[in-house]
Amino acid sequence: MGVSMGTKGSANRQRIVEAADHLFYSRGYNQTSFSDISDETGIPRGNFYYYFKTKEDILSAVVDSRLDIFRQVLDDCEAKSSDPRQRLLAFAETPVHNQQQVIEYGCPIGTLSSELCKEQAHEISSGRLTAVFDLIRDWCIEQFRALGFENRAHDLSMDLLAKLQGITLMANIYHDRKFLSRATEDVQAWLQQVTTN
Amino acid sequence: MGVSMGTKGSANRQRIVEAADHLFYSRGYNQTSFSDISDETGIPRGNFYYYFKTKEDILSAVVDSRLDIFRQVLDDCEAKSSDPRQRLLAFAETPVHNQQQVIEYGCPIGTLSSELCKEQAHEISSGRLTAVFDLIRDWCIEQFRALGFENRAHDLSMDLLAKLQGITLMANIYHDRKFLSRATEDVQAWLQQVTTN
DNA sequence: GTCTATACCTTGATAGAC
DNA sequence: GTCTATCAAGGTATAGAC
Repeated sequence: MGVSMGTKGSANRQRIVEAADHLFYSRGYNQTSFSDISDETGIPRGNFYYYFKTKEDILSAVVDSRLDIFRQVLDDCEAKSSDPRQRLLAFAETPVHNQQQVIEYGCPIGTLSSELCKEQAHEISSGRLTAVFDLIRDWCIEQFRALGFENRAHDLSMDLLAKLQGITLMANIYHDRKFLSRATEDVQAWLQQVTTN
Repeated sequence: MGVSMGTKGSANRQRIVEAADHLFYSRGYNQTSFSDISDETGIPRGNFYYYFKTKEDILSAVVDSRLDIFRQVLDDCEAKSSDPRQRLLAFAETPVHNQQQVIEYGCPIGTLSSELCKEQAHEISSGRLTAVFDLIRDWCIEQFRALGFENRAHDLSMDLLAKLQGITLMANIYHDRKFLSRATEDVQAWLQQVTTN
């Protein structure tokens, strides 16, 4: 790479993050080894330490990657409509939009956060643990505020996230597509109802 | 132990299961080692294999233990009232009743199931994975049926579990006691509303 | 920058003395 | 039944050649 893309832009680094992202999602962070990432990328284990100091540094890069992905998701929701209500309804569709993965592995944010919440050795800053949730929650707060819910915006956002996390978790555990669809419609009906006052 | 309590009733076996239960909850199943259980019980690592063939056998025993615990929880809810509505309202209180642990480690059933849903080597039967959820869901179905909701009993039970899982997960990740309390009241209000028709 | 070899530790599991 | 010693495998991380 003679071209200047900085250390963070290295092609190999990128491939490592992508493989780790996929593996952390499908197997969990703790159950993913350097060998797994090596197998998926073809890059030798020992080589990772040129790009990352520790496994947690890879995790941190994966979180950054997921932040980018969800920023894109939220941008798309904004692009679909100028009406905050429609934007929220569009966002609520995210789990069904990714239903294949959700049924199989759960929510990429929820399951990872839940795993990292457990008491263990890793010293990941609590800020990074909720980073993606914070991003989404703040975006939801913006939408609710634009609808005139100054005081309740925060609570409503937490409620929305809790509802989506709940149906995602149950759909995952029971591998139930129909429940995911039906329950999502209920969440959207709740959104309609709560925002029309 | 000259007294006949059977292999399953051994005092040491009991202590292993109790320690494993606590550790699987606070650290997660995969992040709990035999050494951890040994440290907590004082029983040497190699001794576990007299009571259990594999680590998964310990997991299975822990699931049995949690089944017993939740059977007791449901019995208590039944004992509190003969009105199925009141019983469901009492059950919805469970997370706040154990809020200390819920805030710190999440739901003992939800987090474990979520962890075990991930793709890995362990060959735990999918039946045991949802065993505790099945127990609770079936109990909820009974209550809704008793209230006259023959057709919707299953859906309503899934909805209730999803709501409780969602608020528990968010309360855990954000370590937010107030949210847990407020959102639980909302779930109870929903229960009241949906059962008064 | 890339790769191999390997150090060092912990894991789940076994063997065998008592 | 209880305990110690140990196994083989796999984990993260490091050193150093190219």
